[in-house]
Amino acid sequence: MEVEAYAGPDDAASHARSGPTARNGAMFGPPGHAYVYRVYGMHLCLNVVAAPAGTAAAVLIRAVRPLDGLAAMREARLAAAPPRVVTDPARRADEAERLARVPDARLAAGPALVCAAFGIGLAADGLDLLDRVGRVRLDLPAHPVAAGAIVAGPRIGVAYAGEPAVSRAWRLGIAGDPSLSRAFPPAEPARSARLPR
DNA sequence: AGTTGGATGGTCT
DNA sequence: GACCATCCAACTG
Repeated sequence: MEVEAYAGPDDAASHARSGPTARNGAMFGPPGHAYVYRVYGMHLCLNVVAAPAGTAAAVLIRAVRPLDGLAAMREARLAAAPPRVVTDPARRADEAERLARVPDARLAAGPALVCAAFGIGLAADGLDLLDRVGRVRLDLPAHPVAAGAIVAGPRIGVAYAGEPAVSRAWRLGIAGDPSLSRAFPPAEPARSARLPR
């Protein structure tokens, strides 16, 4: 599991930085609802709105460790491939073969892969994730994650936002999780450890 | 192990 | 018209 926090107008890396628009509207809606957006013209990302309606904050779901429904996830990944791949039988077969080699733990190891593996589309934008009978929903974990098992680091892909947004350690993950989108940078070494001998 | 470039199109300046 | 909260294959070393 891996997430990133995005705030409101005071966070230059946040989609909410310039106020509400057609795209980010859900971010200004009620908490616990989904904010789904398209990036790079082809991928989708899922957020959980995390601030009262009228204000903006959200948590980007960057990676998930698959526990069940692995076959359904592989099917959803294939269905989420670009149209020309899904349509063309040869390319589709190639993609299915490639997906068969993807380890279970890597099926949702990235923000766009989360949407692909769970079959989440733009239709999910604004949905109430706390609705117990919703098609996409959040549940409480079977075992809570110990605070000591959580690692933090800078957010990915927000260099354009400049400081202080770039350096905020608002990317959180479970240490040692095989499903992280990528490794966390090593913790800053203690000052004494960097002194010359 | 790390870097580079292509795919691809909505969104905002 | 430039810019992306990305992913993957193809390179370099």
